[in-house]
Amino acid sequence: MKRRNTPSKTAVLSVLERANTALSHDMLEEALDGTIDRATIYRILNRFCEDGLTHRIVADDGKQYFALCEECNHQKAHSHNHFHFRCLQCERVECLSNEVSVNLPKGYRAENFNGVISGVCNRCAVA
Amino acid sequence: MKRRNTPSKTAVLSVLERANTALSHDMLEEALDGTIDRATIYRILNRFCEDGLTHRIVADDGKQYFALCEECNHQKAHSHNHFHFRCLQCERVECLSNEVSVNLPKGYRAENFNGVISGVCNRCAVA
DNA sequence: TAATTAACGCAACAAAGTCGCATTAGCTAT
DNA sequence: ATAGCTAATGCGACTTTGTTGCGTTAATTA
Repeated sequence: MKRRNTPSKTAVLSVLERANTALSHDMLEEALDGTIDRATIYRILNRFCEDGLTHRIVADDGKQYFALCEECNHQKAHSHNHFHFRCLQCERVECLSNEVSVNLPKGYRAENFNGVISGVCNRCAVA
Repeated sequence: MKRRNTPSKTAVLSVLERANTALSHDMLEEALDGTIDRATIYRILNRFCEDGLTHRIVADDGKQYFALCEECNHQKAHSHNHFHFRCLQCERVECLSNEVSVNLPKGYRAENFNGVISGVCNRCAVA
C-alpha cells in the first residue's frame, strides 16, 4: 500500500505548512473552503500521522489538532515530549519548545505524550 | 444557588472515593449499575469540578476523566500541574505524583494544565 | 495505454457531551 | 411539622467529533 499523491493531500499539506500552528479538522476544512470531504480530511490526517509527517495533539477541548513537526520528521524515533499551548481566545494551538521529561514509576512504558496548557496567549493578553 | 445533597451525588462521590484512579463517565455509569441518568452524572461531575472537589483530565482518547484531588481540596489555589498516566490495556487513569513546571513564553497566562502520558502500566506490563 | 488499487465522496453510524423542560425532592423559614 | 422555593433529576433531543462501508474515480506502474 504505497501512498499516492492527490490534490487533496497536497492541499491539506500546504495549509499545514502555511500555518505554523497545530490545526484541528474544522480549521482545515475552513481553510480549504469546504472543497474536500470531511472524511477525506480525517483520512489524510491519519495517514500523515501514520507516516510520521504530523503529530496529533488532543487538547483539553477534546479535539484533535495536527501539526507537522519538522524536527521529528527526519529522525524516525520521535519523542514529541513537548507541550502545546492552546489559547482560549484565538484558539491557536502552538508548540512550546520546552522539552519535558517525566520519569514514570518503575515498570511503566510510555507510548504517547500529550501535554497541553490552555490559557491566554501574549497576542490576546494585550488586546 | 447552594448545593444540595442528593443520593445521586453521594453515590458518585463514593465511587470516586473508592477508586483511587480517575474515572470517565462511562466507568462511573457502569459502577453505578445504570441507576443514574447519563446527563445527571455529567452534571454532578461538572458541579464537582466547579466546586474544586474534582479535577478534570482530558486524555488522549478525547474523553474526560474525573479524579478527586485530596491535596488540592483544602488549599483553594490548586495548581494540578501533574501528569496522568493512562494505560492502554487496563484503561486505568492514575495520577503521577511528579509536579511539573513548564515556563511559558513572556506574556502567556496559563489557565489549565493537562498532561497525559499513555502507555502500559506496570501491572499490565508483566502480564 | 491498460490494469491495479489507493484515495475519494457520500451516507450512515457511533461515542461523548450538552441542553431544554417538566417533574421531583432538598433545604429553609415559618 | 409543613409550605414554598428552587436545585437536582430524568427523559429526550440535539451537537460535535470522528470513523466506517461502499461504490466510484483516478494515481501509479508495467
